[in-house]
Amino acid sequence: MTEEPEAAPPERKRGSGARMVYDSLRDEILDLVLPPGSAIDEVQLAERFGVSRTPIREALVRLAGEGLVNTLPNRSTMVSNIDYLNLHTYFDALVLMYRVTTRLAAEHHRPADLEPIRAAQLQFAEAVAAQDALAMIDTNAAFHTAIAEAGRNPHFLAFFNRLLDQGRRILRIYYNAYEDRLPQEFVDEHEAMIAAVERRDVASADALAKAHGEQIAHKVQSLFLRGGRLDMEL
Amino acid sequence: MTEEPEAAPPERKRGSGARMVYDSLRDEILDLVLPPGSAIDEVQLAERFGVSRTPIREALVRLAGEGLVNTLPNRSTMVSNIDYLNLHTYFDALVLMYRVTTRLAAEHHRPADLEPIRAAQLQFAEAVAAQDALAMIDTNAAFHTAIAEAGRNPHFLAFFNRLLDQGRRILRIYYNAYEDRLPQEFVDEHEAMIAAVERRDVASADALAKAHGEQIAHKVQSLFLRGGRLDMEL
DNA sequence: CGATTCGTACTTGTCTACAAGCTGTGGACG
DNA sequence: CGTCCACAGCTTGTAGACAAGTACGAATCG
Repeated sequence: MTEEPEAAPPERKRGSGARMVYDSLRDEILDLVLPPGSAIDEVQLAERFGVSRTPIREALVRLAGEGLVNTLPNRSTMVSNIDYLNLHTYFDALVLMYRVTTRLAAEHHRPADLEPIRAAQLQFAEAVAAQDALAMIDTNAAFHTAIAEAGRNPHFLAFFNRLLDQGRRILRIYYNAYEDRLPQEFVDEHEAMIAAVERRDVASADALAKAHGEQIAHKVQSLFLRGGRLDMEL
Repeated sequence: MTEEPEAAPPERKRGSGARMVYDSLRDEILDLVLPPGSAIDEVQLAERFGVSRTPIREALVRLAGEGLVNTLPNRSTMVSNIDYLNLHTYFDALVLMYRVTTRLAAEHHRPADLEPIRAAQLQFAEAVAAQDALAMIDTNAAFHTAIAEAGRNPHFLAFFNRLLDQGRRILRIYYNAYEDRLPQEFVDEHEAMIAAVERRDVASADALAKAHGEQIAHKVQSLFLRGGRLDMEL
């Protein structure tokens, strides 16, 4: 009774172990289930996932390559901290990628590309209507990814997706710390961006994306800056 | 006599194995010693580096994360091919990062930042004077990296460095295939960029970086496009 | 009583062994 | 003669074991 003989029949196929561990860990980090700065123990994870340490290490190496964990040599690896002091550099990059991907979508999209964009926008609107912050974060990222894919530049797409992933952590903290109401205006801005892309209005798409991104950046930054100032006053 | 007892005394320290393999493989890929599309055999590499397959695999996972190798599940991993058909997307990204990093350097640099920039520019000028294409590729990348560091945005810096790495492969092919003379004008353009950064002239820095990047892009693309057209005519 | 040094336990980095999956060849059958 | 299937060899993915390096605590010395 102390151990189940076949508690979880290893129905996972060869080659899926490392990927499964990677996906799970990545989600847990981005969803703050594993908080920034927390230590990661390979043996513990190996037991939890029912695999040996080898796939665990492979997943950790990949996560380290994406900057989601930091590995200290011969010492434990930790979930990466969020650099609140340099948040502005993050938003600089994010806004630029908002602009570039939306511009390129307006230039290069094909009519069929609009379908996934509209589908993502629909889900985003539902999340906002339901005041579901977590779903809003995900569907917003999906919406912009769909636009970036219509822009057809894989380099921008990869970089953008990395930024959006990191933003997932920041936005979770934002909505956890400060129960902001989800603004309906984001939905309208998205609609305007779709319209600009559809009529291939590059200048308008750029301007809308810039305003959209800067608005988000301003909201988040003002909160964290306030928090930072509070910390300084203690 | 069949085997040396201590052919290579393993003087490598614990934790250096994977890093050494990674650095070596990365250099060999970027220097085209391992040509694009060539298969990578883990056992063979393990013998070559005198380590087991584990550090080899770790290095390969990291390289795959950077897109330098492609791993087919349960099958061999290969050195990534260069996507000649979408080169324009690469140069779009590169030119944008030229512009952004130079802009930010003009805005945010501190006087001490100019020293490494000037040092890199000196080495670049020497490489051009010596008509050493390989050194020119490296020193050009170092020059722009120094500028990007003065811009103080780690996200742009990381993305830019990735692009410059990939460009190393493309430029090697360019100069191998087509013995172009190294243009002195690149040196002058660099000098102009340094001057614009130093006097914090953002608009001028942006324009110079844009022209500089587009000139390189045009040269390389015209060659590859010509090559592509030739292939079509066969 | 405090600081330093030694020892012990734990964690990671690497190695070796084994099993699953793919590739290619050979033979049999239509 | 062409096509399909089975087997063999090889490569990768995973497991488990071992060694090195680190951190923490205890004991000893000043």
